[in-house]
Amino acid sequence: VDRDVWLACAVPLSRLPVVGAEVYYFPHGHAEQCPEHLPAPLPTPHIFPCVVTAISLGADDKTNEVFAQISLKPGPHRGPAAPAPDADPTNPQQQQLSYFAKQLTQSDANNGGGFSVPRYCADHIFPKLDFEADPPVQNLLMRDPKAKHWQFRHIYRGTPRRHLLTTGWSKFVNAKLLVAGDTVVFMRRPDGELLIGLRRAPRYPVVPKLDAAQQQPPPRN
Amino acid sequence: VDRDVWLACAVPLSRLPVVGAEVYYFPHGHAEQCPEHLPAPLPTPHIFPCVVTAISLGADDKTNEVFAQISLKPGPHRGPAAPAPDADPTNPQQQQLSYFAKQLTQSDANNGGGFSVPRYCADHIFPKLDFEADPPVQNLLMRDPKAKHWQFRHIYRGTPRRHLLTTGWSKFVNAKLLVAGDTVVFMRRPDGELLIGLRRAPRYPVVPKLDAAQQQPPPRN
DNA sequence: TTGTCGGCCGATCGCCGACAA
DNA sequence: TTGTCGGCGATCGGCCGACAA
Repeated sequence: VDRDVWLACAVPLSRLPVVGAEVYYFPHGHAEQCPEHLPAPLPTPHIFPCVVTAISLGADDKTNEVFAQISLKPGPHRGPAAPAPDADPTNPQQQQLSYFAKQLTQSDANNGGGFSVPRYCADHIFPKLDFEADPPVQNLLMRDPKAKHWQFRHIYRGTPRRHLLTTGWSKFVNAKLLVAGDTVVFMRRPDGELLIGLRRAPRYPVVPKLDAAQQQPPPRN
Repeated sequence: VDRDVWLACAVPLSRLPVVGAEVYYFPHGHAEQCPEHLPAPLPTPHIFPCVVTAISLGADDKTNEVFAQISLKPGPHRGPAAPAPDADPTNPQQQQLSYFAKQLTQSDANNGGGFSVPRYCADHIFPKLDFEADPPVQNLLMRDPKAKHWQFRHIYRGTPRRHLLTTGWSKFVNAKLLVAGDTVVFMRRPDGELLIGLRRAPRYPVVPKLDAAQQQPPPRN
């Protein structure tokens, strides 16, 4: 996966260290992301100084959720004299990728198969619509991190007028198993190519399924 | 998987050797069943004398297709004096399981979600319908080799009258990924419990997918 | 006896503007 | 500006008898 695409899809707080960086391994944070990987009673002390030995960026084959595999070698740090990896301006291309992220509402994920496009995204990421047409409409072709292509109908309609993705959207939602709370990321490359990525919302620990007889009916609103 | 259920679901030509039996390993036959397991140029000679060291019967977790894992030890046979394993009458219970197998037609697999029940199967495997009712109808509950239960609506209707499985059938077809040519096996235990199994039709070698632009439109009839 | 077909009805999907937050 | 809703038309799934092989 391209580094700039990966960064756009990763949660905003994510920062990638560089190989050789001196970091602290923090088991509690690891367990929060991957509860199934670690035993429940976490060891003490709770942080371990480590050196990053390798990084590989990837995306899940089925869901396209991006992840980073960061290899660590435990060992004492050489001290604060080491260069600060975050200050390293190694990635000028990152500036070139403009993107917009939106957390899916209930309506985006469940209802009628449409997606409300925020104005900023339509104006700054998507190609301009022909507003002479009635209604203004175009088809958008986007590539996901695994190079699979998705087509969406982008229309500007309704009273008051708003941008929507209609045909093609629900297919994407179902294929990626998206739910309200997940986030989609629309990206535009300098050459105009559109990309689509996603950030999976944190999933709560899986609870064992109840028998049908024990299940509560869904709350009525 | 129970031996009798396995035998009912296996293709009629299948016979299971017993441990210790002296058999011939025939690479060409192995390649026909599992084309991906063996290298293309098959070795000569084409048969190898072996002794069966272990047998385990199983069913695929997703599709329920039954298979047998037969461990072989290459080595010369001790000669024709060894007992003929097929003559060994070790399985009186097998007589107790009555079953009926039907290869799926196009209509069974594709159309309107129904299944034409051959008369023999309705008469000898399924519970008797109440022909006083109009129409005669009942729900059948069946267990597959992985102990999952499936319910089917069994109705006797149409002109001329015939037995059909309707509601529940297409769910089964989709879940098991059945296509025309596959075979379903209905079984009745002595205690009356109904079982359902399947035999997957031989699949032809997978050809690489063509690009959309190269694909032929489906033939019109 | 049973495989295939067209009819048809109900459920679901998904596009739409209305309206309010 | 945009989230949610009800309406509603199109599509699809699937039950039906007709008919012929």
